[in-house]
Amino acid sequence: MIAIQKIRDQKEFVIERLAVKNFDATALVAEILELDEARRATQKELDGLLGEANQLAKQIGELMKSGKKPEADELKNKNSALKETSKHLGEKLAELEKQQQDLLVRLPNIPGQIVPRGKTPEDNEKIYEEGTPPQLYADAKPHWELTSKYDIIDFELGVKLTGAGFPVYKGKGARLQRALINYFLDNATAAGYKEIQPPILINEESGFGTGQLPDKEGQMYHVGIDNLFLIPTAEVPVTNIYRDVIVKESDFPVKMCAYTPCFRREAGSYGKDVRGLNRLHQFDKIEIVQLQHPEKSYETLEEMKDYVASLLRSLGLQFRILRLCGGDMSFASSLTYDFEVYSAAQKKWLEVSSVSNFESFQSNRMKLRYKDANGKNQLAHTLNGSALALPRVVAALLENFQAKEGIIIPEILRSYCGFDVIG
RNA sequence: GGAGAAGUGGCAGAGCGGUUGAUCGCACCUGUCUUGAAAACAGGCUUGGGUAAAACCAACGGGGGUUCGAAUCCCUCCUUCUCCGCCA
Repeated sequence: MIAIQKIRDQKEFVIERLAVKNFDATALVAEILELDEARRATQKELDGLLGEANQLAKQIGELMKSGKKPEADELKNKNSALKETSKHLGEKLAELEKQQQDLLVRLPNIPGQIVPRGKTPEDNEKIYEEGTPPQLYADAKPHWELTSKYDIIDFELGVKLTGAGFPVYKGKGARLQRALINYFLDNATAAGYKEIQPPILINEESGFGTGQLPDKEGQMYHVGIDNLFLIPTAEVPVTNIYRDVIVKESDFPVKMCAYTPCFRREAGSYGKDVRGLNRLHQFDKIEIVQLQHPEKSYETLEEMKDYVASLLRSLGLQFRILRLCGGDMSFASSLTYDFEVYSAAQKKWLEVSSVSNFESFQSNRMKLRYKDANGKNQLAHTLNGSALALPRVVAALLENFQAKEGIIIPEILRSYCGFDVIG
Protein backbone atom coordinates (compact mmCIF):
# COMPACT_ATOMS: atom_id res chain seq x y z
CA MET A 1 0.00 0.00 0.00
CA ILE A 2 1.40 3.35 -1.02
CA ALA A 3 1.49 5.80 1.89
CA ILE A 4 -1.27 8.40 1.59
CA GLN A 5 1.28 11.08 2.44
CA LYS A 6 3.23 10.18 -0.68
CA ILE A 7 0.14 10.43 -2.86
CA ARG A 8 -0.66 13.82 -1.37
CA ASP A 9 2.87 15.15 -1.82
CA GLN A 10 3.81 13.57 -5.13
CA LYS A 11 0.62 12.90 -7.00
CA GLU A 12 2.11 13.36 -10.48
CA PHE A 13 5.12 11.23 -9.67
CA VAL A 14 2.95 8.38 -8.43
CA ILE A 15 0.78 8.39 -11.54
CA GLU A 16 3.78 8.62 -13.83
CA ARG A 17 5.63 5.76 -12.16
CA LEU A 18 2.59 3.48 -12.03
CA ALA A 19 2.31 3.89 -15.77
CA VAL A 20 5.55 1.90 -15.97
CA LYS A 21 3.54 -1.00 -14.59
CA ASN A 22 0.97 -0.24 -17.29
CA PHE A 23 -1.42 0.89 -14.60
CA ASP A 24 -3.41 4.04 -15.23
CA ALA A 25 -3.85 5.50 -11.77
CA THR A 26 -5.16 8.91 -12.80
CA ALA A 27 -8.78 8.39 -11.85
CA LEU A 28 -8.03 6.31 -8.78
CA VAL A 29 -5.57 8.83 -7.39
CA ALA A 30 -7.98 11.70 -7.96
CA GLU A 31 -10.70 9.84 -6.15
CA ILE A 32 -8.42 8.93 -3.29
CA LEU A 33 -7.34 12.53 -2.82
CA GLU A 34 -10.91 13.70 -2.91
CA LEU A 35 -11.87 11.22 -0.24
CA ASP A 36 -8.81 12.18 1.74
CA GLU A 37 -9.89 15.77 1.86
CA ALA A 38 -13.43 14.88 2.83
CA ARG A 39 -12.11 12.52 5.45
CA ARG A 40 -9.89 15.10 7.06
CA ALA A 41 -12.58 17.74 7.04
CA THR A 42 -15.01 15.32 8.67
CA GLN A 43 -12.50 14.31 11.27
CA LYS A 44 -11.75 17.91 12.10
CA GLU A 45 -15.43 18.62 12.60
CA LEU A 46 -15.92 15.49 14.67
CA ASP A 47 -12.88 16.21 16.81
CA GLY A 48 -14.22 19.64 17.63
CA LEU A 49 -17.57 18.23 18.60
CA LEU A 50 -16.11 15.49 20.75
CA GLY A 51 -13.84 18.02 22.42
CA GLU A 52 -16.86 20.10 23.29
CA ALA A 53 -18.67 17.07 24.66
CA ASN A 54 -15.65 16.15 26.74
CA GLN A 55 -15.60 19.62 28.27
CA LEU A 56 -19.30 19.45 29.10
CA ALA A 57 -18.96 16.03 30.67
CA LYS A 58 -16.19 17.35 32.84
CA GLN A 59 -18.34 20.27 33.94
CA ILE A 60 -21.23 17.94 34.70
CA GLY A 61 -18.96 15.91 36.92
CA GLU A 62 -17.95 18.98 38.85
CA LEU A 63 -21.55 20.21 39.20
CA MET A 64 -22.66 16.80 40.46
CA LYS A 65 -19.88 16.81 43.02
CA SER A 66 -20.91 20.18 44.38
CA GLY A 67 -24.57 19.10 44.42
CA LYS A 68 -25.87 21.38 41.69
CA LYS A 69 -28.21 18.85 40.11
CA PRO A 70 -30.46 21.16 38.03
CA GLU A 71 -27.55 22.81 36.30
CA ALA A 72 -26.00 19.44 35.64
CA ASP A 73 -29.20 18.10 34.12
CA GLU A 74 -29.36 21.05 31.78
CA LEU A 75 -25.86 20.33 30.53
CA LYS A 76 -26.73 16.67 30.21
CA ASN A 77 -29.49 17.49 27.76
CA LYS A 78 -27.18 19.70 25.81
CA ASN A 79 -24.61 16.98 25.60
CA SER A 80 -27.14 14.41 24.48
CA ALA A 81 -27.96 16.57 21.48
CA LEU A 82 -24.27 16.96 20.73
CA LYS A 83 -23.88 13.25 20.89
CA GLU A 84 -26.51 12.71 18.24
CA THR A 85 -24.57 14.85 15.78
CA SER A 86 -21.24 13.30 16.60
CA LYS A 87 -22.65 9.84 16.14
CA HIS A 88 -23.65 10.71 12.59
CA LEU A 89 -20.29 12.26 11.90
CA GLY A 90 -18.53 9.24 13.32
CA GLU A 91 -20.39 6.97 10.95
CA LYS A 92 -19.64 9.24 8.05
CA LEU A 93 -15.96 9.28 8.96
CA ALA A 94 -15.81 5.49 9.21
CA GLU A 95 -17.46 5.21 5.81
CA LEU A 96 -15.02 7.66 4.23
CA GLU A 97 -12.07 5.86 5.78
CA LYS A 98 -13.28 2.55 4.46
CA GLN A 99 -13.83 3.91 0.98
CA GLN A 100 -10.40 5.47 0.92
CA GLN A 101 -8.78 2.31 2.19
CA ASP A 102 -10.57 0.20 -0.42
CA LEU A 103 -9.18 2.38 -3.19
CA LEU A 104 -5.75 2.68 -1.65
CA VAL A 105 -5.20 -1.08 -1.58
CA ARG A 106 -5.94 -1.28 -5.29
CA LEU A 107 -2.87 0.77 -6.21
CA PRO A 108 0.12 -1.42 -7.08
CA ASN A 109 3.51 -0.58 -5.66
CA ILE A 110 5.56 2.09 -7.37
CA PRO A 111 8.31 0.51 -9.51
CA GLY A 112 11.88 1.56 -8.81
CA GLN A 113 13.71 4.04 -11.02
CA ILE A 114 15.67 1.42 -12.95
CA VAL A 115 12.70 -0.78 -13.77
CA PRO A 116 12.53 -1.14 -17.55
CA ARG A 117 9.31 -0.24 -19.31
CA GLY A 118 7.53 -3.09 -21.00
CA LYS A 119 4.50 -5.29 -21.14
CA THR A 120 5.57 -8.89 -21.55
CA PRO A 121 8.37 -11.18 -20.34
CA GLU A 122 10.15 -10.41 -23.63
CA ASP A 123 10.72 -6.91 -22.31
CA ASN A 124 12.60 -8.12 -19.25
CA GLU A 125 16.19 -7.02 -19.16
CA LYS A 126 18.89 -9.66 -18.98
CA ILE A 127 21.54 -8.34 -16.64
CA TYR A 128 23.71 -11.39 -16.13
CA GLU A 129 24.37 -14.84 -17.51
CA GLU A 130 26.68 -17.54 -16.31
CA GLY A 131 27.72 -21.01 -17.46
CA THR A 132 27.43 -22.88 -20.69
CA PRO A 133 24.68 -25.17 -21.95
CA PRO A 134 25.30 -28.76 -20.86
CA GLN A 135 26.40 -31.28 -23.44
CA LEU A 136 23.59 -33.79 -23.63
CA TYR A 137 24.09 -37.25 -24.98
CA ALA A 138 22.03 -38.44 -27.92
CA ASP A 139 19.34 -40.16 -25.87
CA ALA A 140 18.61 -37.21 -23.55
CA LYS A 141 15.03 -36.91 -22.31
CA PRO A 142 12.87 -34.27 -20.67
CA HIS A 143 12.48 -34.70 -16.92
CA TRP A 144 8.94 -36.08 -17.04
CA GLU A 145 10.28 -39.09 -18.86
CA LEU A 146 13.27 -39.44 -16.57
CA THR A 147 11.12 -39.37 -13.45
CA SER A 148 9.14 -42.39 -14.56
CA LYS A 149 12.17 -44.17 -16.04
CA TYR A 150 13.84 -44.10 -12.60
CA ASP A 151 10.55 -44.20 -10.70
CA ILE A 152 11.39 -41.19 -8.54
CA ILE A 153 8.42 -38.86 -9.11
CA ASP A 154 4.94 -40.19 -9.84
CA PHE A 155 2.55 -37.67 -11.32
CA GLU A 156 -0.25 -40.14 -12.00
CA LEU A 157 -0.23 -41.35 -8.44
CA GLY A 158 -0.63 -37.76 -7.31
CA VAL A 159 -3.67 -37.45 -9.54
CA LYS A 160 -5.14 -40.48 -7.83
CA LEU A 161 -4.51 -39.11 -4.35
CA THR A 162 -5.29 -35.45 -4.93
CA GLY A 163 -5.31 -34.20 -8.51
CA ALA A 164 -3.04 -32.85 -11.20
CA GLY A 165 -0.10 -30.83 -9.92
CA PHE A 166 0.39 -32.80 -6.71
CA PRO A 167 3.20 -35.23 -7.51
CA VAL A 168 4.35 -38.06 -5.30
CA TYR A 169 8.11 -38.26 -4.73
CA LYS A 170 9.43 -41.75 -4.24
CA GLY A 171 12.68 -43.38 -3.16
CA LYS A 172 15.68 -41.41 -4.37
CA GLY A 173 13.31 -38.76 -5.66
CA ALA A 174 12.00 -38.16 -2.15
CA ARG A 175 15.51 -38.27 -0.74
CA LEU A 176 16.67 -35.70 -3.29
CA GLN A 177 13.91 -33.35 -2.10
CA ARG A 178 15.02 -33.72 1.48
CA ALA A 179 18.66 -33.23 0.46
CA LEU A 180 17.91 -30.00 -1.38
CA ILE A 181 15.82 -28.65 1.48
CA ASN A 182 18.58 -29.34 3.98
CA TYR A 183 21.29 -28.02 1.71
CA PHE A 184 19.43 -24.79 1.05
CA LEU A 185 18.56 -24.29 4.72
CA ASP A 186 22.10 -24.96 5.87
CA ASN A 187 23.39 -22.46 3.33
CA ALA A 188 20.92 -19.77 4.33
CA THR A 189 21.72 -20.27 7.98
CA ALA A 190 25.43 -19.97 7.23
CA ALA A 191 24.66 -16.71 5.41
CA GLY A 192 23.11 -15.29 8.57
CA TYR A 193 19.44 -16.06 8.02
CA LYS A 194 17.61 -17.27 11.09
CA GLU A 195 15.67 -20.43 10.41
CA ILE A 196 11.92 -20.19 10.98
CA GLN A 197 9.35 -22.92 10.79
CA PRO A 198 6.07 -21.08 10.35
CA PRO A 199 2.49 -22.31 10.08
CA ILE A 200 1.45 -23.12 6.54
CA LEU A 201 -2.07 -21.85 7.10
CA ILE A 202 -2.52 -18.12 7.51
CA ASN A 203 -5.39 -15.85 8.45
CA GLU A 204 -6.82 -12.91 6.52
CA GLU A 205 -4.72 -10.31 8.33
CA SER A 206 -1.52 -12.03 7.26
CA GLY A 207 -2.76 -12.36 3.71
CA PHE A 208 -3.47 -8.67 3.67
CA GLY A 209 -0.10 -7.76 5.14
CA THR A 210 1.98 -9.15 2.30
CA GLY A 211 -0.50 -8.23 -0.42
CA GLN A 212 -2.26 -11.50 -1.30
CA LEU A 213 -5.56 -10.15 0.02
CA PRO A 214 -7.85 -8.65 -1.00
CA ASP A 215 -8.33 -9.45 -4.71
CA LYS A 216 -5.89 -12.31 -5.09
CA GLU A 217 -7.65 -14.87 -2.91
CA GLY A 218 -8.44 -16.90 -6.00
CA GLN A 219 -4.78 -17.88 -6.19
CA MET A 220 -4.79 -19.44 -2.74
CA TYR A 221 -6.47 -22.52 -1.36
CA HIS A 222 -9.06 -21.48 1.19
CA VAL A 223 -10.12 -23.51 4.20
CA GLY A 224 -13.64 -22.20 4.48
CA ILE A 225 -14.66 -23.72 7.77
CA ASP A 226 -11.98 -21.78 9.66
CA ASN A 227 -11.43 -19.01 7.13
CA LEU A 228 -7.74 -19.78 6.71
CA PHE A 229 -5.57 -19.92 3.61
CA LEU A 230 -2.83 -22.35 2.60
CA ILE A 231 0.30 -20.29 2.07
CA PRO A 232 1.39 -19.65 -1.51
CA THR A 233 4.87 -18.89 -0.16
CA ALA A 234 6.64 -18.74 3.20
CA GLU A 235 6.97 -15.02 2.59
CA VAL A 236 3.49 -14.59 4.01
CA PRO A 237 3.85 -16.07 7.51
CA VAL A 238 7.51 -15.13 7.88
CA THR A 239 7.13 -11.45 6.96
CA ASN A 240 3.97 -11.20 9.05
CA ILE A 241 5.94 -12.18 12.13
CA TYR A 242 6.78 -8.50 12.19
CA ARG A 243 3.28 -7.21 11.55
CA ASP A 244 2.46 -4.43 14.06
CA VAL A 245 6.00 -4.48 15.36
CA ILE A 246 8.32 -1.53 15.88
CA VAL A 247 11.89 -2.75 15.61
CA LYS A 248 15.01 -1.00 16.79
CA GLU A 249 17.03 0.62 14.06
CA SER A 250 20.01 -1.35 15.31
CA ASP A 251 18.16 -4.61 14.64
CA PHE A 252 18.53 -4.13 10.88
CA PRO A 253 18.96 -6.17 8.88
CA VAL A 254 16.54 -8.79 10.16
CA LYS A 255 17.30 -11.95 8.19
CA MET A 256 15.04 -14.99 8.22
CA CYS A 257 14.71 -18.12 6.15
CA ALA A 258 12.12 -20.85 6.06
CA TYR A 259 11.38 -24.06 4.32
CA THR A 260 7.69 -24.69 3.65
CA PRO A 261 5.53 -26.42 1.13
CA CYS A 262 3.73 -23.84 -1.00
CA PHE A 263 0.25 -24.11 -2.43
CA ARG A 264 -0.99 -22.34 -5.52
CA ARG A 265 -4.22 -22.87 -7.36
CA GLU A 266 -2.72 -21.64 -10.66
CA ALA A 267 -6.18 -21.28 -12.11
CA GLY A 268 -6.04 -20.95 -15.86
CA SER A 269 -2.74 -22.77 -16.39
CA TYR A 270 -2.61 -25.35 -19.14
CA GLY A 271 -0.57 -26.93 -21.90
CA LYS A 272 3.08 -27.78 -22.19
CA ASP A 273 4.19 -25.00 -19.85
CA VAL A 274 2.72 -26.94 -16.98
CA ARG A 275 4.14 -30.31 -17.98
CA GLY A 276 5.88 -32.34 -15.29
CA LEU A 277 7.52 -30.21 -12.63
CA ASN A 278 7.19 -26.96 -14.52
CA ARG A 279 4.11 -25.81 -12.65
CA LEU A 280 2.62 -27.47 -9.59
CA HIS A 281 -0.12 -26.81 -7.09
CA GLN A 282 2.06 -27.96 -4.24
CA PHE A 283 5.81 -27.56 -4.16
CA ASP A 284 8.67 -27.05 -1.75
CA LYS A 285 10.55 -23.84 -1.38
CA ILE A 286 13.14 -22.24 0.86
CA GLU A 287 12.43 -18.57 1.21
CA ILE A 288 14.74 -15.83 2.46
CA VAL A 289 13.26 -12.67 3.94
CA GLN A 290 14.93 -9.48 5.09
CA LEU A 291 13.73 -6.37 6.86
CA GLN A 292 15.97 -3.43 6.22
CA HIS A 293 16.47 0.29 6.71
CA PRO A 294 15.07 2.18 3.70
CA GLU A 295 18.47 3.60 2.85
CA LYS A 296 20.02 0.16 2.64
CA SER A 297 17.33 -1.96 1.04
CA TYR A 298 18.71 -1.84 -2.50
CA GLU A 299 22.13 -2.78 -1.23
CA THR A 300 20.43 -5.70 0.48
CA LEU A 301 18.59 -6.65 -2.70
CA GLU A 302 21.96 -6.95 -4.46
CA GLU A 303 23.27 -9.05 -1.61
CA MET A 304 20.29 -11.39 -1.85
CA LYS A 305 20.69 -11.58 -5.60
CA ASP A 306 24.33 -12.55 -5.20
CA TYR A 307 23.37 -15.12 -2.62
CA VAL A 308 20.91 -16.84 -4.94
CA ALA A 309 23.50 -16.76 -7.74
CA SER A 310 26.00 -18.49 -5.46
CA LEU A 311 23.50 -21.28 -4.77
CA LEU A 312 22.89 -21.96 -8.45
CA ARG A 313 26.61 -21.82 -9.12
CA SER A 314 27.29 -24.36 -6.39
CA LEU A 315 24.91 -26.77 -8.10
CA GLY A 316 26.71 -26.31 -11.39
CA LEU A 317 23.68 -24.96 -13.21
CA GLN A 318 23.76 -22.51 -16.06
CA PHE A 319 21.63 -19.52 -15.20
CA ARG A 320 20.76 -15.98 -16.09
CA ILE A 321 19.34 -13.05 -14.14
CA LEU A 322 16.58 -10.82 -15.46
CA ARG A 323 15.42 -7.46 -14.23
CA LEU A 324 11.68 -7.63 -14.66
CA CYS A 325 9.97 -4.98 -16.72
CA GLY A 326 7.05 -3.04 -15.28
CA GLY A 327 4.48 -5.22 -16.95
CA ASP A 328 5.88 -8.49 -15.65
CA MET A 329 6.39 -7.37 -12.05
CA SER A 330 4.13 -8.38 -9.23
CA PHE A 331 1.59 -6.04 -7.69
CA ALA A 332 3.62 -5.47 -4.51
CA SER A 333 7.14 -5.26 -5.87
CA SER A 334 9.36 -2.24 -6.49
CA LEU A 335 12.14 -4.15 -8.17
CA THR A 336 12.38 -7.83 -9.00
CA TYR A 337 15.17 -10.05 -10.27
CA ASP A 338 14.19 -13.38 -11.73
CA PHE A 339 16.62 -16.24 -11.94
CA GLU A 340 16.27 -18.71 -14.75
CA VAL A 341 18.05 -21.98 -15.23
CA TYR A 342 18.54 -23.40 -18.69
CA SER A 343 17.02 -26.77 -19.35
CA ALA A 344 18.84 -28.27 -22.30
CA ALA A 345 16.38 -31.11 -22.73
CA GLN A 346 13.37 -28.79 -22.85
CA LYS A 347 15.40 -26.15 -24.65
CA LYS A 348 13.99 -23.43 -22.48
CA TRP A 349 14.72 -21.24 -19.49
CA LEU A 350 12.96 -22.17 -16.24
CA GLU A 351 12.32 -19.62 -13.54
CA VAL A 352 13.75 -20.93 -10.27
CA SER A 353 13.90 -17.83 -8.12
CA SER A 354 12.49 -14.37 -7.79
CA VAL A 355 14.10 -11.78 -5.54
CA SER A 356 12.26 -8.57 -4.77
CA ASN A 357 12.39 -5.35 -2.85
CA PHE A 358 8.95 -4.22 -1.73
CA GLU A 359 10.24 -1.03 -0.15
CA SER A 360 7.52 0.12 2.27
CA PHE A 361 4.58 -1.36 0.35
CA GLN A 362 4.15 -4.36 2.62
CA SER A 363 5.33 -2.65 5.79
CA ASN A 364 2.71 0.06 5.32
CA ARG A 365 0.04 -2.62 5.21
CA MET A 366 1.58 -4.43 8.15
CA LYS A 367 2.52 -1.37 10.19
CA LEU A 368 6.05 -2.72 10.35
CA ARG A 369 8.16 0.16 11.57
CA TYR A 370 11.41 1.19 13.19
CA LYS A 371 12.28 4.12 15.41
CA ASP A 372 14.64 6.55 13.72
CA ALA A 373 17.32 8.70 15.35
CA ASN A 374 14.74 11.38 16.15
CA GLY A 375 12.50 8.88 17.88
CA LYS A 376 9.99 8.95 15.05
CA ASN A 377 8.44 5.79 13.73
CA GLN A 378 9.21 5.08 10.10
CA LEU A 379 8.18 2.27 7.77
CA ALA A 380 10.82 -0.39 7.25
CA HIS A 381 11.56 -1.98 3.90
CA THR A 382 10.85 -5.65 3.26
CA LEU A 383 12.57 -7.95 0.80
CA ASN A 384 12.34 -11.60 -0.05
CA GLY A 385 13.52 -14.18 -2.47
CA SER A 386 13.37 -17.87 -3.22
CA ALA A 387 16.55 -19.67 -2.32
CA LEU A 388 15.34 -21.82 -3.90
CA ALA A 389 12.11 -23.35 -5.16
CA LEU A 390 12.68 -27.04 -5.70
CA PRO A 391 10.67 -28.34 -8.65
CA ARG A 392 12.38 -26.58 -11.51
CA VAL A 393 15.77 -26.98 -9.88
CA VAL A 394 15.05 -30.70 -9.76
CA ALA A 395 13.88 -30.61 -13.37
CA ALA A 396 17.11 -28.93 -14.43
CA LEU A 397 19.28 -31.30 -12.38
CA LEU A 398 17.59 -34.33 -13.88
CA GLU A 399 17.72 -33.08 -17.43
CA ASN A 400 21.13 -31.45 -17.46
CA PHE A 401 23.00 -34.09 -15.50
CA GLN A 402 21.53 -37.16 -17.15
CA ALA A 403 24.05 -39.64 -18.51
CA LYS A 404 24.08 -43.22 -19.73
CA GLU A 405 24.55 -44.53 -16.18
CA GLY A 406 21.78 -42.34 -14.75
CA ILE A 407 21.43 -38.90 -13.16
CA ILE A 408 24.73 -37.68 -11.79
CA ILE A 409 24.14 -35.87 -8.48
CA PRO A 410 26.14 -32.62 -8.09
CA GLU A 411 29.13 -33.02 -5.78
CA ILE A 412 27.80 -30.63 -3.17
CA LEU A 413 24.57 -32.61 -2.71
CA ARG A 414 26.04 -36.07 -2.42
CA SER A 415 26.55 -36.11 1.32
CA TYR A 416 22.98 -34.84 1.73
CA CYS A 417 21.60 -37.49 -0.63
CA GLY A 418 23.65 -40.43 0.44
CA PHE A 419 24.09 -41.49 -3.18
CA ASP A 420 25.96 -40.21 -6.24
CA VAL A 421 23.78 -41.41 -9.05
CA ILE A 422 20.12 -42.02 -9.67
CA GLY A 423 20.12 -44.98 -11.96
C1' G B 1 -15.43 -30.13 22.92
C1' G B 2 -17.20 -28.84 28.44
C1' A B 3 -16.48 -25.85 33.24
C1' G B 4 -13.96 -21.80 35.73
C1' A B 5 -10.34 -17.45 35.78
C1' A B 6 -7.88 -13.66 33.23
C1' G B 7 -6.39 -10.14 29.13
C1' U B 8 -3.88 -2.49 30.96
C1' G B 9 2.48 0.96 28.16
C1' G B 10 9.17 -3.02 26.28
C1' C B 11 8.50 -6.07 31.05
C1' A B 12 6.10 -6.30 35.81
C1' G B 13 1.80 -4.38 37.88
C1' A B 14 -2.10 -0.53 40.26
C1' G B 15 -6.68 1.49 38.90
C1' C B 16 -12.90 -1.31 38.86
C1' G B 17 -18.10 5.12 36.58
C1' G B 18 -16.02 11.64 37.03
C1' U B 19 -8.92 16.22 35.12
C1' U B 20 -6.44 8.32 34.64
C1' G B 21 -3.33 8.31 28.41
C1' A B 22 -3.38 5.95 32.80
C1' U B 23 0.25 5.18 40.12
C1' C B 24 4.85 2.77 41.39
C1' G B 25 8.91 -0.29 39.93
C1' C B 26 12.30 -2.47 36.25
C1' A B 27 14.34 -1.74 31.49
C1' C B 28 15.63 2.12 28.05
C1' C B 29 17.32 7.36 26.43
C1' U B 30 19.44 12.36 27.65
C1' G B 31 21.98 15.52 31.05
C1' U B 32 24.91 16.64 35.71
C1' C B 33 28.91 14.45 38.42
C1' U B 34 33.49 11.20 36.92
C1' U B 35 39.92 10.47 33.53
C1' G B 36 36.15 6.62 31.96
C1' A B 37 32.44 3.49 33.97
C1' A B 38 29.27 2.34 38.05
C1' A B 39 26.44 4.70 41.75
C1' A B 40 23.68 9.06 42.82
C1' C B 41 20.71 13.09 41.16
C1' A B 42 17.58 15.74 37.30
C1' G B 43 14.71 15.12 33.02
C1' G B 44 12.58 12.06 29.17
C1' C B 45 10.16 7.52 27.68
C1' U B 46 2.71 4.09 24.14
C1' U B 47 0.49 4.50 19.35
C1' G B 48 -2.54 6.56 15.50
C1' G B 49 -5.20 10.82 13.28
C1' G B 50 -4.58 16.04 12.93
C1' U B 51 -1.36 20.74 12.68
C1' A B 52 3.68 24.85 9.82
C1' A B 53 4.05 23.86 15.00
C1' A B 54 0.47 23.62 18.66
C1' A B 55 -4.33 23.02 20.17
C1' C B 56 -7.48 19.03 19.65
C1' C B 57 -9.36 13.84 18.82
C1' A B 58 -8.99 8.45 19.27
C1' A B 59 -7.10 3.87 21.54
C1' C B 60 -6.50 0.01 28.33
C1' G B 61 -7.30 -7.93 23.59
C1' G B 62 -11.16 -7.07 18.89
C1' G B 63 -16.22 -5.47 17.89
C1' G B 64 -20.89 -3.61 19.75
C1' G B 65 -23.96 -1.43 23.79
C1' U B 66 -25.50 1.43 28.51
C1' U B 67 -24.28 6.60 30.37
C1' C B 68 -23.84 13.62 30.33
C1' G B 69 -19.19 10.80 31.24
C1' A B 70 -16.22 3.85 30.76
C1' A B 71 -9.79 0.99 31.38
C1' U B 72 -13.82 0.60 35.02
C1' C B 73 -20.89 -1.74 33.86
C1' C B 74 -23.44 -5.09 29.92
C1' C B 75 -23.26 -8.27 25.28
C1' U B 76 -20.28 -10.83 21.79
C1' C B 77 -15.87 -12.69 19.55
C1' C B 78 -10.64 -13.87 20.08
C1' U B 79 -6.52 -15.32 23.03
C1' U B 80 -4.10 -17.20 27.49
C1' C B 81 -4.21 -20.01 32.12
C1' U B 82 -6.46 -24.06 35.45
C1' C B 83 -9.55 -28.50 35.62
C1' C B 84 -12.28 -32.42 32.69
C1' G B 85 -12.77 -35.01 27.94
C1' C B 86 -10.34 -36.40 23.30
C1' C B 87 -5.78 -37.03 20.75
C1' A B 88 -0.53 -37.05 16.88
